[in-house]
Amino acid sequence: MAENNFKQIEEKWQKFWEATTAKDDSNKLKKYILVEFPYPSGSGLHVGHAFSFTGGDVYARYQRMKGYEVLFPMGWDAFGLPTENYAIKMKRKPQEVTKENTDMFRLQMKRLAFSFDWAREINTTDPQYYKWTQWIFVQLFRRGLAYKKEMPINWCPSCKIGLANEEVVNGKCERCGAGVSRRNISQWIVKITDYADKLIDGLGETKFIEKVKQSQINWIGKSEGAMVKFQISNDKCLIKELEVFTTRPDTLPGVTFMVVAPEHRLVNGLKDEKVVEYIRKTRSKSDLERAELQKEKTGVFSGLYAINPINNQEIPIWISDFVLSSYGTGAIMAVPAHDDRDHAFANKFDLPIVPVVSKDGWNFKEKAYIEVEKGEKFEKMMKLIEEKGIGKRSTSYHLRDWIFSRQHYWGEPIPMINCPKDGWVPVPEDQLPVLLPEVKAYEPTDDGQSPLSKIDSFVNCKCPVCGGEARRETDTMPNWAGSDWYFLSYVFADQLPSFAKASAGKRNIFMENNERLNKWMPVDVYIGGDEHNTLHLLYSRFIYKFLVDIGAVPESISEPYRVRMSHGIILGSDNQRMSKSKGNAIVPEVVADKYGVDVLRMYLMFIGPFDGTMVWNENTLMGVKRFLDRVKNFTLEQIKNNFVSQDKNGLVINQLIKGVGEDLDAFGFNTAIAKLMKAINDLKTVTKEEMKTILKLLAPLAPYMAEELWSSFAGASEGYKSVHLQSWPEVNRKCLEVENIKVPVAINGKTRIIIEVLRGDINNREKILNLVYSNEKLRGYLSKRKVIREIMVPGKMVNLVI
RNA sequence: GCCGCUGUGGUGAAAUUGGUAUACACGCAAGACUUAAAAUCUUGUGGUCUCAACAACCGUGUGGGUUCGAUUCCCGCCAGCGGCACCA
Repeated sequence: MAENNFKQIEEKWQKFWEATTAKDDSNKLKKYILVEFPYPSGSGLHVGHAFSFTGGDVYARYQRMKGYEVLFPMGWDAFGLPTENYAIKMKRKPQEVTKENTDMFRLQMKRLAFSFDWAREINTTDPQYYKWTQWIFVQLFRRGLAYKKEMPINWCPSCKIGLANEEVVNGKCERCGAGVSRRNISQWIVKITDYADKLIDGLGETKFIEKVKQSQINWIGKSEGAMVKFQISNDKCLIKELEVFTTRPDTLPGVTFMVVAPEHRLVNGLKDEKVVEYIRKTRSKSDLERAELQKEKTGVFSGLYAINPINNQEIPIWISDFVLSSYGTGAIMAVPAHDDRDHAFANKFDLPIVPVVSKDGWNFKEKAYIEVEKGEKFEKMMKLIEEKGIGKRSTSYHLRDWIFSRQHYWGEPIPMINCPKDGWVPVPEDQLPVLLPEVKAYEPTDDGQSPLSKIDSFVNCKCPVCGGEARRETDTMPNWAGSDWYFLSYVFADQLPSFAKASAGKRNIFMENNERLNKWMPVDVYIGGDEHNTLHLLYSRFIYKFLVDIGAVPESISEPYRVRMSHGIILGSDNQRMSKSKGNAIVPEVVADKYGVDVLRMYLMFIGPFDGTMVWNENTLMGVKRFLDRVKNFTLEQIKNNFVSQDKNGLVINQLIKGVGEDLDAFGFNTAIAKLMKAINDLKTVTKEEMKTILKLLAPLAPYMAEELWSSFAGASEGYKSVHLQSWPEVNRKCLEVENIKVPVAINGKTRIIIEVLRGDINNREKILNLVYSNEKLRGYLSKRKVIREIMVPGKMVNLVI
């Protein structure tokens, strides 16, 4: 191998290697290893992709060598704004752009030797695929989990388009930077809140790390409390009672006023000029403005009063935007003595503060007294409330229902039809998919409607129920829709074409593949970024659980992912997030051109712990390059010497097999590489079998070099068997047993000397202590002091207390 | 404010059912090879003291605690990172 011919070598083996595909009928134990599929952007594979995919690939190759039938698939999450925007700008079809991008990604991935199962490649923008994304939506609708509702959305007045929450950055439009306001638009909503408890409980069945579990639990934000009814004392008011949610019913005696959100229905019909003005102002405020003004409370007295049901006192009802219309009932009972926000409000508007409990010397004018423990008092009051019939136990969640409508072109059309007679009717399953029509312009319209609304041939249709004239829904689905079930699609990707035909439309691809789903699900390891720990993970778990509930996927597997692995991020050499505009981005292709794919892969794995935040450093990369060069030279030297070895390497080699295996099992790629480096530093000569072992251990990490070196001595010309098809080496336990065991001897816990003890003597206390006390050096320490205690951990250490 | 995480050499980092702290790599220094440089190889490299070696002492953010023994466990504090946040 000459210095710069790694490219030929890479091409040679790429051609030689057979495509790896998981066999459904294999007798081996399965392992489903999933990496989050990428959005195929126009700029190609970036370092973040290369990093996480390499980790997945090393792990997948390792598991294959260990004898598992490994499913390691790849696909494209290709719907989305960047492609749409690019298409608008360049006046091209998003379909074509997507095709180009995915072709580029696939090529780059193949070059980086990612052993993806290309026979199972999927693409969310493929009608064969999104037919089932739409099918799932229809099932949600049929079971009452999807409904249309007028909801305030983020509105960009400059782009004249509705934005998803994730498209709003710091209250500003992601595209143009204009401030985002609110606007009411009728939208499809999915009732994910119905699954809140299931989504919390299901976490118990997974092996997600605490961080992920906690963030999901926090996101769902379950709190236990009570709904309490307050009678309104003004007889002219149309509404007779005001219901509030509270987690602290025990503070009910301290309620001195109430507050409702400006959107609360109570305020309808209020005529007072100041009230009308306040409502007008706050309703037009954006979330950003509301958040910015968060320190200073604003509000207005409604003129209405309520009766505190526990002590019959009359208390005023205020209106303020610090109360959210979207949580609880949109109204609160205010306990200024024991809640910071209520306290601030009371101080600002000079409302009374009445303590329920107190602490010696507490100044209630200055600060609310928050009692963390509620336990007994809570239960006592709860009982009283229920007896008096003024309220009941209740649970509230931070999780909101999922706004499922987007007014964009490049997404899955929502398969619904609006009939003047029958209302909203789903497109029958055998007529799916609703194809995305080809249009001339993808620009959003002035009124915030999807560009699809301008295509009459798409919009006008017949009602599936009555056959009359009807209009098709023109909103498309959010980006999350396609990724909600993609992990299932890989299992039966080969079936997508045959299920695409309308004639097959009555059949359900999930149910007909239950056997295969049973074999492959759940995903054993799901590798992805922390940014998807809440939304994507929650949405896809929800959809999966829904599919279980409707009997589409086997109920024996209740959670889709067993283990979630976070991959870290790689910062530019300036310690900043890589980005093209900052000029600090590293392009994997360029690095591969310069140093070769193996160096790139190994460097990415060596740079730090797999879930860490790392900084790109070309110097460290040179260390990896040197190592691979050393491996090459070492191997060639051993071949030249005909593998004549006088050295006894049994211990080193077997420790290496054990160590590398344990590290790879735990995604400890950096330490696995360190162990390989140490072995190559320590070993002088090896036998042929030992050399083979080393190359097998190296194969998942540096597939090209391992193969090239393997082929240079290990293979016959005919019937050559790739190093990647070899079995992972077994540890020979006997070789790990050493004759002399090194035992550190410490005085008062500080190591002073190391003695060597025969294996058979590790439990022989007398003999070891003899060894210790006869040690010349130790005598010096002990000459003037008295040992009062001797502690011996067999084979581990000896500690003398003086 | 709440939740989660992290803190170890000049740098990236190892080591946690409590048992030799700093593996591996970078960088640096010295040497070999070379006319020279690059590359490569060898050796050294936590701090203090010392010409140097030996020895000694100190040392895993910080202050305590438990223990024969703590980077690891417990309590308090400090700093940083990530997420959520007027959620009643």
